[in-house]
Amino acid sequence: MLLGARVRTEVDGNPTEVMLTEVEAYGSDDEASHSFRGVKRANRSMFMAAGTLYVYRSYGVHWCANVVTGPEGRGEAVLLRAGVPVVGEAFMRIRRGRVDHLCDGPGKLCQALGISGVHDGTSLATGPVRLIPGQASGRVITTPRVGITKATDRLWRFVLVQ
DNA sequence: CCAACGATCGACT
DNA sequence: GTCGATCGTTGGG
Repeated sequence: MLLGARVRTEVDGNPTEVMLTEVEAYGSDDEASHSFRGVKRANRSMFMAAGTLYVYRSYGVHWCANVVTGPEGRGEAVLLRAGVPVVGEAFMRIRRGRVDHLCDGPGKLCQALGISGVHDGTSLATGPVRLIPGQASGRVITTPRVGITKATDRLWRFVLVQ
């Protein structure tokens, strides 16, 4: 379970860390998934082994980060949609250029943590972006995924409340 | 080569 | 709450 886990980065020597509060799953036989039409240049790391970081550019401008969850060649990942600051909130404010709404969206979360395309394909266990297991306190609710037009019937968005 | 499409964000009413 | 900007990636000709 990724909800309640933490993502820690140290970009430009600045440690920042968030606790995950919102994620979305994307499967291999899933029309809404980037992996649905096979391996492309931009999505190749989504087909790597579980524990790999998959970073893609969204709407030409934002970065979004996923945790690869499937075995090599499968193309399954979980999109990190939102979190709350745990470490380095001051760095997040500088990177975001504002004091609020630091990581309450997939693009914002990447900007706050300093995650970009250079981190695509790196290991979440040994790379510059680390995933630290943690416990979720509170309840988890399940909803349709956001911002997609296909396979909207799949309740693969998970949100931590309270 | 060219056109269309987003797993979004921020400004605005 | 609504709406437009924005540009890399993809797929077709």
